[in-house]
Amino acid sequence: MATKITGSLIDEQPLKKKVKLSARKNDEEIPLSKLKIKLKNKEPQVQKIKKENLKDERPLNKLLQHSEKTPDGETETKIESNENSLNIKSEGDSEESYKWWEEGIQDGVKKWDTLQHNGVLFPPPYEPLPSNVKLIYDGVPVTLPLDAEEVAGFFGVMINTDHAKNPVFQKNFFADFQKVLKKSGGVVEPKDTKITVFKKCDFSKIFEYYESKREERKQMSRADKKKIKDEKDKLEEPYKYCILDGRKEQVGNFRVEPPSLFRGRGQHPKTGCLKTRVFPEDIILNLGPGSPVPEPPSGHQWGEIRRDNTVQWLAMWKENIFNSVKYVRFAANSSLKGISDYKKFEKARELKIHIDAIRDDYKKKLYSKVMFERQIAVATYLIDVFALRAGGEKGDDEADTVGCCSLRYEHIELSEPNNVTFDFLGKDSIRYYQKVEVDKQVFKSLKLFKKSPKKKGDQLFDRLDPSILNKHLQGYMPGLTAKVFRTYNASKTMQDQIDAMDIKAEEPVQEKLLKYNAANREVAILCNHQKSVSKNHETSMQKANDKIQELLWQKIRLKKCLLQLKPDLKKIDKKFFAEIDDFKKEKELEVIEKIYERDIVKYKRKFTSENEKRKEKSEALLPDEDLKEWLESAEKSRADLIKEVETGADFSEEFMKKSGDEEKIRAKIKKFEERIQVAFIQLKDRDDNSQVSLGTSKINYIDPRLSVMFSKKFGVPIERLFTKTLRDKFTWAIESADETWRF
DNA sequence: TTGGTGACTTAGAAAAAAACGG
DNA sequence: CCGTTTTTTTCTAAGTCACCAA
Repeated sequence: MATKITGSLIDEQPLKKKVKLSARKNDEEIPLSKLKIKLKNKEPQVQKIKKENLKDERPLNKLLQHSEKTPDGETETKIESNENSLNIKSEGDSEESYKWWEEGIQDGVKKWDTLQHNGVLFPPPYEPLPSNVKLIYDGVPVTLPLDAEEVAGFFGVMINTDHAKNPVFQKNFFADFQKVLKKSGGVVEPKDTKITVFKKCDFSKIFEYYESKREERKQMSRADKKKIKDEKDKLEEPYKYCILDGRKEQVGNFRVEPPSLFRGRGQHPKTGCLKTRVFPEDIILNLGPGSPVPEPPSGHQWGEIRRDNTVQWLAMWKENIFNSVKYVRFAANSSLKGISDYKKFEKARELKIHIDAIRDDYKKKLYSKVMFERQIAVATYLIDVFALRAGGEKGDDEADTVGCCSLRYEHIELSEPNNVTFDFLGKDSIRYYQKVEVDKQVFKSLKLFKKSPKKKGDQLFDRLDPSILNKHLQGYMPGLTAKVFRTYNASKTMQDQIDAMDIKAEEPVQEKLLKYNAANREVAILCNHQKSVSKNHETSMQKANDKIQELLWQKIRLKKCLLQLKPDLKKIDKKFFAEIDDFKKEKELEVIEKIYERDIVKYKRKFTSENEKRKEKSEALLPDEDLKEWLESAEKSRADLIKEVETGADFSEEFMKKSGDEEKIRAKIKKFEERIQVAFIQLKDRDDNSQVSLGTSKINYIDPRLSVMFSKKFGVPIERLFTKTLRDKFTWAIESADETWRF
């Protein structure tokens, strides 16, 4: 039996040759990749590094030199194969048979054999302000020690932002600024100045300086910009890649975070605190066994060299504000990330098998007399139905946000018979505000959880926390946690949406795409993924709407034109011409005004920009008469149009000639109709999307194989669904799913 | 049983790049 | 071609969850 395969058998058979796409039915044999995981679980926590696993010890740059640019610009690495290496593809290894994403990675066990990289890229050192740019304190320009000046600069550069207007931000910044100032010896000049009152600080000179620098950069020529970009790329090059188990893989955030003022989300108690500069001494590098240690920046030492192959980070340091760990990790397109991603979605698919039983069970337990059980049941219900997060406990030094387990009395409002209004701040202080109907028994239970003596500020689920809840969920299915429900329900929603789609092959891709986005949007709404509306959303909507009105008007005009040509048509096809009367005179005039306004702006802009160009080349400027002439022509066409409207359809001979015969006009009308239709749908799509962020669910929740399936089923190029980065991240999905794939 | 911490995924804002339109 | 708008990528904050020690 397949289940009796022993460890030694697995060792004899290279993993890559054997794996099959795992089928999910009970009667199927367990794929080797799964067995491998079981085996790994029994292995010691940190594997002893076998001598033969010690790989190429040449410095990384030597190894990377083997990289060559192929004609299409893609980088390909040629690294000599090593017999002991499990992961290098060897000759004759057919593409299909090696599905690396099915390999097992587990916490606490070996994740790789060898790893080489060049360490991390540090941000450039602080560039002092010119001597004439100073913080002004109490009306007096002060010279600060460089360390303090840098911090003042962090604030100065952002005084026009909302952050800088936030009193908490100001307070935290100022406290840290004072600390740095004190530590670095106080104000240099005038010597005994004490900076004690935030309000007396005037950062405007610093702000202006950085603003001018920014402007300078913007004004740079194309070539200069490119030069700077190239230099930056060259600097980054060595850090972009690492070699993992003999393969060249991309590193994600190889750049150490530069010092800055912490920008917490929402009402964060620590916002504005100084995030201090990270030095090589703060950094722990993680390398493969025997891999050479990258050279630290001159005059410095690495904090520690670790060789831990049970984790997937390349470097880490502790950040000063919360003393939490920051990692340098692999990029999203790396194999390890791909494997985890694949496993995440497979775990969510596994839930499919159990979901009915789980729902039956929690519905039953909604009636439990035991408070603990009742709370578990209700929490599971909320997580399942409304896709709430687990909701761990948070500290006083964090923003007050909640998830399911940490919901408090004030976060839900109940109204008979079974309506619940959720109103709370979730992750990233994004508001979750929903009026919903819930199961009757859930409603009763929630009422019970809010019953006296509970009051504002008290926990709704006083017997729960995420670890208790998750422990309970494991009982349903191994590896089941609260977050699996979010993945499951998101992907399930997408699958259902795709199933319900009515898409015809001949439909334009654009429209298919809109339907995909609509489905995507359903998921995003379920997960409450939001974005702040862009500040010019309103105007851009207005603009798009004006555009549609204009198109509509042009269509009407053509219809009138048609009537002028053949007045008899009106009687024959009343319906076709009915909308002429619907489009009222005032509306026409409005459109004409809009066109006129637009023209005016256009001409004025053209005039000034043309003159600026001429000024630069010291040529003669355009005379004001030119502008006047242009404006007059705009005026004239407006007057003509108004006359046209006032007198009823009475088009000039010229216009009639341009319009052509009946057939031609009808064709034009049809074109306009199409354009109006498309513009209208796109407007609506954009408006619907204005507060909803589709990206997060696409990247993290919707099984990418669903998108691949959609792409193949409806003939929409995958490029239209996934950006380049996303295609790289989801190669595993693109290579494994076809048009029949189901979540 | 709690509390801390380490390692990982998920998140929206902001910056950068690409596409658009006149 | 150039300024503007839209899309994509980068950045790093903010979650989840497992594990460990007391």
